[in-house]
Amino acid sequence: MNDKFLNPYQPNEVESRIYALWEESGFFNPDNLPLKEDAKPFTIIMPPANANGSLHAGHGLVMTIEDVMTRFQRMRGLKTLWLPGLDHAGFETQVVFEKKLEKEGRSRFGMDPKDLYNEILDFTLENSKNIESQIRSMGASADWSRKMFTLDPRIIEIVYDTFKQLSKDDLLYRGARIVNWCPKHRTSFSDLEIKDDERVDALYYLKYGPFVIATARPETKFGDKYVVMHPDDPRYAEYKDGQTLDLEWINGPITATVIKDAAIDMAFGTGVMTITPWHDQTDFDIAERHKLDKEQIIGEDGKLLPVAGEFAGMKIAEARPKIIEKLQGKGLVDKIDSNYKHVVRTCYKCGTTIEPQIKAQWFVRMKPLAEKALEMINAEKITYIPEHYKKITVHWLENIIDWNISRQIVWGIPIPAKICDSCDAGYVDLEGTITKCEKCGGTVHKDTDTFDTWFSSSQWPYATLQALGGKDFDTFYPTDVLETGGDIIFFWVSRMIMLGLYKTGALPFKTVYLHGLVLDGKGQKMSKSKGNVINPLEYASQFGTDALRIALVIGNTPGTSLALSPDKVKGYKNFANKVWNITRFILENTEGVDMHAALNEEDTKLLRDFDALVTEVTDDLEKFRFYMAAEKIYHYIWDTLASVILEESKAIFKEEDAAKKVSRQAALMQILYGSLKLLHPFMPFVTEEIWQSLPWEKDAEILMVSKWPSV
RNA sequence: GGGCGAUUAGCUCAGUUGGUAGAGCAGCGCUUUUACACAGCGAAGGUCACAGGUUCAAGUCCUGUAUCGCCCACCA
Repeated sequence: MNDKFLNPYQPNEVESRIYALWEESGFFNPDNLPLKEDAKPFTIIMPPANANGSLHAGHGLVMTIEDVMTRFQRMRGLKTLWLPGLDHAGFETQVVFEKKLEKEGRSRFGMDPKDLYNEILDFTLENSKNIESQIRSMGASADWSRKMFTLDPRIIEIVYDTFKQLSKDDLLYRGARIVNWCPKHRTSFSDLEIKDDERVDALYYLKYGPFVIATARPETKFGDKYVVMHPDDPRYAEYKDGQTLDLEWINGPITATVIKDAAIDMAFGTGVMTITPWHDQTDFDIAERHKLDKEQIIGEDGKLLPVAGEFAGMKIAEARPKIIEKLQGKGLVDKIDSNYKHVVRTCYKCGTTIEPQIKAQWFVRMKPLAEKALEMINAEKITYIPEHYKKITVHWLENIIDWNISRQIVWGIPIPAKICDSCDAGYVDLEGTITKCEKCGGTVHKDTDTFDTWFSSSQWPYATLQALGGKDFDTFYPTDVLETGGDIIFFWVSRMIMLGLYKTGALPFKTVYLHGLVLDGKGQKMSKSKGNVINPLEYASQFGTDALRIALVIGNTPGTSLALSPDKVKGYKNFANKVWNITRFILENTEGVDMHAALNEEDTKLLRDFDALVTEVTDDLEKFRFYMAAEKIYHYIWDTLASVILEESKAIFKEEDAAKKVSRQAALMQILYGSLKLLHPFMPFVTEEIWQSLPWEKDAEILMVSKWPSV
């Protein structure tokens, strides 16, 4: 027996050596697997990890679950590809980089965009080594030879092609619409990237001619020249649509026009409001309906424009009290309700209040895409685990709105389009051949915006496989499982379905498996401010990667969150050691024995029990019940193999009955042999290390590519 | 306002088509018996949120209530 079994299992000593063994074997790459020509493929595309980030607990879960599926299917003889990817993570990375610039006393505003891009690229590529090695350390059996980066020129080419095709199919338009603008980051966001923040502010009741209007935002009111009320409001029946009134306003006399619109809530405030179409969605809609003028009041930097007169150049927070002061001086403040509860939309990254602005942006018409997706989902062509995500998705798809894919950041894929200098019309221009505006004949410039990161990542399953060339797309697409966090069901999963269908005619994956959040040991959400963020790699180095992996799987049902405590991981460290010592006992007691020796009735029954376990575990794994599969193996090994079979065996080995002894020895060998296989997807390191030390006849040199037990 | 989920042992959670409650961890008692003290053995611990209903039988199905959480939409 190998002397190393005399000591407890030491994961730190084993893991990097074993990972190198796997990697050198080449078997992460499906092309190297010893398979028949017609072997069925199994494909998982790894959600591209932020190239700039560090492995967090959520990644730990992704890497574990996807690796469990990958290892299981590989052992079953499928042509198994787990394709790893790194994400440039557009806005996310740029924010990190901006903080770095800030520390250096620099700012991205004023930098040459090309220089900035290149600096961020270097920064990202440098940092990407970190996340990649962390993914490896989790034991991920991904095919690194096929690793893809979201800014790979081959990917960009495919993304451009989609952009062009959308334009051709009339699914793309450029429109001046209200966008969610963050004055700090100076970019727009999709509605999904906005956080609601409940606040208590003052609601100001201002005298506007004969009316009193209520507003929480007096600073937007400079240009308000339309006063709107509900057509059926009896209080204002005397005022007619289109009627004009002269009145005194913040910076002097103005002429206001009465507008009647049913969007007004008669019960709110006084039932009258003035509108600011440039900075509010509802107001914008009213202005569009009645073809009203729109005027910008607040600049992209969040400061008031010259229309504000003496307040021009001030930030909102600074201007608001001064404006109220002035209005009070003019006797235009009716009353102030200082206890007004409302929801303010903020930037999910910096918390800055979103300042809606009208900007010309590229939009994708989502309805036609969503309809196709709904057809497929309703026809059960795609399986959601857990099932209720299907409902959530259907609901979202049925109420979908157009998708703004323009972002005013440099770190991303540049939008291949020309914009008219005079009328702001846009033209898709992949070849760079457009030199003047078709509408007005004006000169054009290259669009300086980039794509929303999700626009490219929503094409990831087919884009990666197409970009790799050769037979990869034909072999591995559609993929089998898409596994990710439930929090990006709209951002990513649903859009992948729509774009995948659009571009390839096929669903990009057959099953969507959504895991929940990983919480701390007390079941609380991890956050930097609470200081309860778990670094999974610390647990891995303390208790072993295998222990961390199985701790992430057991007790983790899809879609529900998982509390991860050090005690739990520690418990599975003990389990790894248990397996280690079971091996020691069996090796000590079976030297020179043929594991295929004939079994007596009693031992045959032991093997039949084991077969029953194989059947159940295989079934659970096929049905994505990883937590059950892992728990069953755990209990079998500890409570049956160790506590019952091994204990009985001690007595048998002391007896004189040689035949009985040999039968039991062979049975133990077979059970251990099979148990290592069953446990391998969950705890790959310790099982492989043991496999490598077994002096027996094996069906493969490397456990990772040995055959999954069959009954 | 709309939607979705959760509520089971001190903690974290299982419980797959309804058949008199399970695990891990923590805690308690005992045992250093030659695979393992990263262990073994033993005991303890729950009116399965609450109220109704269906059923021979309900943690499991139905209705309602409460509490917690998440998502979407939104009124100046």
